[in-house]
Amino acid sequence: MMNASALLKEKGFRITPQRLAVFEAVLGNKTHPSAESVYTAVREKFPSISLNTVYKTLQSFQEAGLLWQLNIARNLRYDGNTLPHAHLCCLRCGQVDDLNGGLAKLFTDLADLGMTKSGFKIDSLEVNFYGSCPSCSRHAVNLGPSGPGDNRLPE
Amino acid sequence: MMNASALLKEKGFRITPQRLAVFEAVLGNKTHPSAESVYTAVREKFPSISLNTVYKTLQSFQEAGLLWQLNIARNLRYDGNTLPHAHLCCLRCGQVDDLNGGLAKLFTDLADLGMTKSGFKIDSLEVNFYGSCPSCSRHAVNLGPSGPGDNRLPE
DNA sequence: TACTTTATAATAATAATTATCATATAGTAA
DNA sequence: TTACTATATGATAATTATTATTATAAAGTA
Ligand SMILES: [Mn+2]
Ligand SMILES: [Mn+2]
Ligand SMILES: [Zn+2]
Ligand SMILES: [Zn+2]
Repeated sequence: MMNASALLKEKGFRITPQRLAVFEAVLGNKTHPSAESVYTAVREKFPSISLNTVYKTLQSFQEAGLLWQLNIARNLRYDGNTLPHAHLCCLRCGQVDDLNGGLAKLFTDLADLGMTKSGFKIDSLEVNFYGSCPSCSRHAVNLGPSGPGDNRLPE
Repeated sequence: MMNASALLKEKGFRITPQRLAVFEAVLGNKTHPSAESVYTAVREKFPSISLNTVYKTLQSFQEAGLLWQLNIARNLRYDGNTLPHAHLCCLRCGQVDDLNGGLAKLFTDLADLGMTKSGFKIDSLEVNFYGSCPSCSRHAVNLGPSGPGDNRLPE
């Protein structure tokens, strides 16, 4: 992982401990945390940070292209991996994983189709799979009735 | 379009004017309306309906597989087309269009990849493109800075 | 028609996110 | 170092979409 301070400075940010902590909390793992999760994680080291600051920091990082803001089941999650890739979102435990491998061409094909078929100018593309992760599949918890496009995450 | 009453009855619903109106409002067009839009549309003919009823009706239709609940830029939109297809979501005017043609295979490929690569059991799959529709592209309104995964819809 | 069940509407509650604004801090230059 | 100015932060309130509660109304049935 790259030097956070240098990267932030390069993007025109002032270097604050809050920003460094949030940066670390998102870029330092692959869990696609929500703002609330980042807040919880950061408070371990920096108990006085406010949730508002977490939200604003994440948003400014997003605008600077440092991270990807994901819309998963109506909540925002954050991803340090800004390369196009799809997500596997478990509706039972809430975990979000990257779907790696062989997708680059699919994304290109999708983007090409989207562009050429319609004249639509694509800024970003999100591909989310909803279902059950291997671990949750085994336990077979019942989530109740579901239909097409049911993207409910557990409480 | 099929007979609404018969279809609802088949799914075990009691036939009420509210349900027929909501059914009509969603299945009768391709605008991917939000609950609020459905509410507005339905009140033309049925002024006493409540927003709560619209929400509950849409949710029960979704659970019955009659429609697809889309997560677009953190809001729920509803789609009478339950076949897998992608969406072009304009961040300037808020319009959501289907991306038709040639996508069936892509979806199959995606689903296969998602399944076999990881053991993840897929219940549903959402593909959303965010950007500017042809009409908005021409007007070139500035939305401010944006980066990867910026899915903000206009106010 | 009378009866039972389910749906509706009014209302309140919830939860995630964003706005406001006074204070604190980072960067910078004397 | 210090003083200065712009920006960031934290406390708090506001907003917005969605869901919960519950008394009343309407649908289905016989
Ligand atoms: Mn990811
Ligand atoms: Mn559609
Ligand atoms: Zn799981
Ligand atoms: Zn548009």
